Amino acid sequence: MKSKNRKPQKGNDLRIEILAAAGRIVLEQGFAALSMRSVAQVIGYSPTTLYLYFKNREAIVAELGRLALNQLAEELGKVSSARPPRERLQAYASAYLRFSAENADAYRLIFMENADLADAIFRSRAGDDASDAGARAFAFFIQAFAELAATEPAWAGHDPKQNAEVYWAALHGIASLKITCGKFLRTSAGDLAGLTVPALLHGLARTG
Amino acid sequence: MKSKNRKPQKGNDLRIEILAAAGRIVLEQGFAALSMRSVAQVIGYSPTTLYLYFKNREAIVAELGRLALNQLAEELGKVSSARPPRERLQAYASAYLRFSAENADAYRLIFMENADLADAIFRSRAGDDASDAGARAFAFFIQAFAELAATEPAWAGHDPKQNAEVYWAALHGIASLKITCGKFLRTSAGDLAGLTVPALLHGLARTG
DNA sequence: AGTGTTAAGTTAACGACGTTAAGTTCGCGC
DNA sequence: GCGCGAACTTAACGTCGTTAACTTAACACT
Repeated sequence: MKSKNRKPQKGNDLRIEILAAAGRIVLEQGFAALSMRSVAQVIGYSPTTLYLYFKNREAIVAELGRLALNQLAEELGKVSSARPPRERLQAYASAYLRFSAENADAYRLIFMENADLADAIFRSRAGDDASDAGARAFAFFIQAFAELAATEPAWAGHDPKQNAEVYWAALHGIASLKITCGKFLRTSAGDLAGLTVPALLHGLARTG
Repeated sequence: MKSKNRKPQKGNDLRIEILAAAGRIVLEQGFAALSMRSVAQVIGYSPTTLYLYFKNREAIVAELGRLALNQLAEELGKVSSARPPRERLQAYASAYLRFSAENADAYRLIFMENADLADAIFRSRAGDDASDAGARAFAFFIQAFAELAATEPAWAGHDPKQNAEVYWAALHGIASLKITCGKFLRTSAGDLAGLTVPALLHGLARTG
């Protein structure tokens, strides 16, 4: 039997099944193909069933964004914090750009859609233990600049948080421009980062 | 009489009227409100009339993008090319970020939507005299870096086009991050540019 | 055993969207 | 006066997100 009678199963895994199906659709067919109806069809339920587990479409999208943001934070976390801060910021850049290239749809979703969605993604979910992935990811950058300020005299007076924002904006520029306007960039993301990051680190130190 | 009988007028200005209405809708109510039906209602025609002047919705959006890109190129052109290149690159940054902040919807449309749209926008329209605004705008950056390479020994071996891409990516990072994640940035766009641009100019020269 | 109650999903529908096909009306050349 | 083509409309199709109302199954309690 195909067991089409798997009716009552809330609290179990239907919510996760929805997210998995949504993620697979985005991965395989892009964001335009992600509709309530398409997800419902994949998991074999009625479209309205999704509303029992998510408030609306945007809630699903936001949850997908949170998962992806967690993944980004995890990737950044793999960089050994024992390495010297300069080297670490280079490694963060590589990891960041690799993530944005391999998960372009997810990256776009998190950082390039409307501000409300970014808000919903960054705002951690209620009972989530792996919450606040945005702050967690950004903290890596801040920490590196803080170490720089603590150990190198040229960085003494600097605000690590501000430097981290400058650094993040530069990385995001490369990542997002490659996604939307990659056709018009002769230089690869890796080369752009290889030019930008050392230049920033050198130039910011001097600026005082 | 209200003159509801202004029927035949193709070739005249209905195309422009459509673009004007579309632009006003985007400006006043954002991009989500821009639909064939809403534009049609504003200009007092049937929705299907729009298809006599534009292939589809995306063609209207692309044309809006081209107009905005022209405006950006014009803003950059206002910066006096007599000023020394360093100073000019600072001025370009200010103009670029001012444009992106004041025309956030348009900026998003040009540089932050899907690659196909960016393609359609950058690809100049057939008989348009003010075409290729993208290349025109980017040429300002290249020119400044070329002058830098020609006059300052530290910049001698550099590829102006590559430097321009690095510079553009950095600016775009600040502009786009402010639009989508502005809430999470403590530093203003102006301050970010004030830190990034000098640091880049100083750091890139050293890198050789 | 019978009877509520509630959880889990469904069907049907609404209004909005982009878009197409078929029709209409107008003005001009002959 | 007639045809013709340009300019525009009406009607419709299929899609979308979302809501309201309905069904069905499982369990608690007397």
